Amino acid sequence: MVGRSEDRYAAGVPPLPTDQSEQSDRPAPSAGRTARALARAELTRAILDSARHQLAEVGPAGLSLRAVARDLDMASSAVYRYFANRDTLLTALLVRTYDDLGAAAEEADAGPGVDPGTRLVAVGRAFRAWARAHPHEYALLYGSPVPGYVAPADTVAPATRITRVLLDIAASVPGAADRPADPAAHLDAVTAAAIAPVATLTDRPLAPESVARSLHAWATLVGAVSLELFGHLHRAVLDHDAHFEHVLRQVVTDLGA
Amino acid sequence: MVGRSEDRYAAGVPPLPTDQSEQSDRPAPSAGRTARALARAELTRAILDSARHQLAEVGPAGLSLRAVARDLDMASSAVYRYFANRDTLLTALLVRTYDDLGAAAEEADAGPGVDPGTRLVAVGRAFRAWARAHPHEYALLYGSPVPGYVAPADTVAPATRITRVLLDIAASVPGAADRPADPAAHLDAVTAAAIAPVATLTDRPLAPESVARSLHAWATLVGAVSLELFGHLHRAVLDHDAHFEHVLRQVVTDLGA
DNA sequence: CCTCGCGCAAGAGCAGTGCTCTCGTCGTGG
DNA sequence: CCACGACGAGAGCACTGCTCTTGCGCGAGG
Repeated sequence: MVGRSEDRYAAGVPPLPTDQSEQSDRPAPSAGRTARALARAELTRAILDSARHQLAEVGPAGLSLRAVARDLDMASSAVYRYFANRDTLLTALLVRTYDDLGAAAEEADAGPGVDPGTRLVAVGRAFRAWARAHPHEYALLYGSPVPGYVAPADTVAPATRITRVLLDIAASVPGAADRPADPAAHLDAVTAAAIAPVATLTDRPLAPESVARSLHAWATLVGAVSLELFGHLHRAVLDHDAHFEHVLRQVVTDLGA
Repeated sequence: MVGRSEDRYAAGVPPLPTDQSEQSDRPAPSAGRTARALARAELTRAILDSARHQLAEVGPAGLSLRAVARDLDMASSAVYRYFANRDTLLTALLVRTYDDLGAAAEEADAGPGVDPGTRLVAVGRAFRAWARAHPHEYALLYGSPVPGYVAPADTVAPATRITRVLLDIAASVPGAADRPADPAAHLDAVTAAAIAPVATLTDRPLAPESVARSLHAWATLVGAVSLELFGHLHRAVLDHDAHFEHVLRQVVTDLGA
């Protein structure tokens, strides 16, 4: 009578195929260990998908391993065969989400040959559109860090995809590789050194001044979207579309594009 | 034998005064209802203080009513006599924190009569300094919203204190009340209308173009601090002080100050 | 062809959470 | 002086992440 809540969901319910129709014969006794490995990969993916859906609904803090297990009609303990802890699952989710956003940004970028300002506007819009379409995912990426969780190195590469897009655009601005003509615009050595590693994200030559402009643009975009999505402009700004378009125009001007 | 974890902390432990020495005679039978009300106010404050400390240590998501109760040597259920919900406690914390930050910003602002650029730099530095000194509180204010929690109207006024400081500074820029001389810099009607309510935060006259500049500056500051504090520039930027100073310079330029 | 072993899922259980309800106490106002 | 109301404590519910043990089923080795 104890622990009834555990199997309540498996009571009179038929197997309920997760997405594909084959599930009761999932271990498919066809090619031995290969099939097992396949099944494992599939279930891993199914868990990730379910977690993704749950994340989109209740946010990172409400992500529950047990709910994922219920969703997939398995015991909560079985999930741990695939993800050692909640953090591991979170990392996989993080990588997937960064990649998702990075892909959206890359797709929105028209690429070299197009006016940098136009490119930046397109990517900025795509960034905001993605964030608005996936607010909880955005919060996962750019909101408060999960307490006690430190993102492993695996997440760095996907996380920098969108930054790289911005840097590429900045690099396509004429003269981005050279120091600005105006000596007053020169960066001091300390600041230049501080942001130097950022330039390695792109292959194209980029003067520190341009790197700084990119970071400035990036910070503004993140700030604007965060303020909007996290409700800080909720009562103050009426038309967020119009406001963001204006921010974009300013960002383009700042980038010198 | 069940529920032992509840009273474990009150076992052989002496009353342990919270901070002041008087505690066992807290109800102080002196002036009737006044004393009771006083004691109640004191305990409410003590709970808030404890929650504040816990917040600073484990972050908003890890804030636990039971831990607060343990800290104050009372039963967890007793806390509910003072705060109906975790959300109620969160709201009180939010108001207190917004006020804390707002006060820091106001204190950093040299006020009218000083060059707007200098004021903006000072407030920007104060904002970042406060955020770095209270990272979890910053996350509470400007990080992911707590799922299921919607900030009540009480939090709006404290939340806008720092915005008001920025608007005041923008209003002190010469010509901030007038439309810019350059017609190309004129805001279109839609954008102007979108941000119009923001201008009501300050008493000083402010052209929509200046309001937009303020919002732009605010977004950049929040973005820069969020990126730094939430670890997104962790591996990319070496000297965050230098980088932020550069951002500040750009923000000042953008404000036209 | 049978049996062993390994991978896996399931269940129970632990410690913790927010929150509710009940009960005993204690001080105060009628 | 007594009843009422505020209050603290404790038990309990439903939930969480995570661990440990048990048992099942499949493929491979003898």
